[in-house]
Amino acid sequence: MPRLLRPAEVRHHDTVAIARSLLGRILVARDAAGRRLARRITEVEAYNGPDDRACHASRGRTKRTAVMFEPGGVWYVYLVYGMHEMLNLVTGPRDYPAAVLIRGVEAIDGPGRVTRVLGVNRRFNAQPCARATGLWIEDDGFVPPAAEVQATPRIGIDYAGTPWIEKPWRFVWQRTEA
DNA sequence: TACTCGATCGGA
DNA sequence: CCGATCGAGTAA
Repeated sequence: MPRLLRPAEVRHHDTVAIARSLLGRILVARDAAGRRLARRITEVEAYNGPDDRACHASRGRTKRTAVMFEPGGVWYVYLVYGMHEMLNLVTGPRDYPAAVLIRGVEAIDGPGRVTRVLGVNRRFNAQPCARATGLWIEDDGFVPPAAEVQATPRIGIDYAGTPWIEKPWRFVWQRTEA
């Protein structure tokens, strides 16, 4: 029986470590018919606190970023380019604005595709990562081998400037042939 | 109230 | 390479 990801596990300051640890965990949603959609997380990015210029909340607290100041364990879902919903898990203690962007799950690369396939949109924004919400994360004990995990700079954040643009805070898990 | 542009994607 | 598509953020 897999256990749920508990909010307390993502309420410390090390967003980068949390991002890395989400690889291999199972993102679960329910479709319109109530069926379970579950896939392991394969790609994530950390957006780490008020100093990280790639983090939306580094410009301060606004209507959109307010949710990132909440205690970790809630979803941050927003729209980019007028058409793609981005799914993030808020991390850190209250008032430490940080989150992990879920960029890929098994057989689905790209944050916009992840949300489309799983039926995620802004109605999940600020909702807890919990079964009752209809969108949650499970941990069945599986951990990707370190050799299969890569760290790279984050995608699409050229505006952030140095040093943020080069931080290796994107993590990709790719299974190697058995 | 008028801009600008984005944590992207799919099709030329 | 380019267009789609829209709302947050900022300037005014």
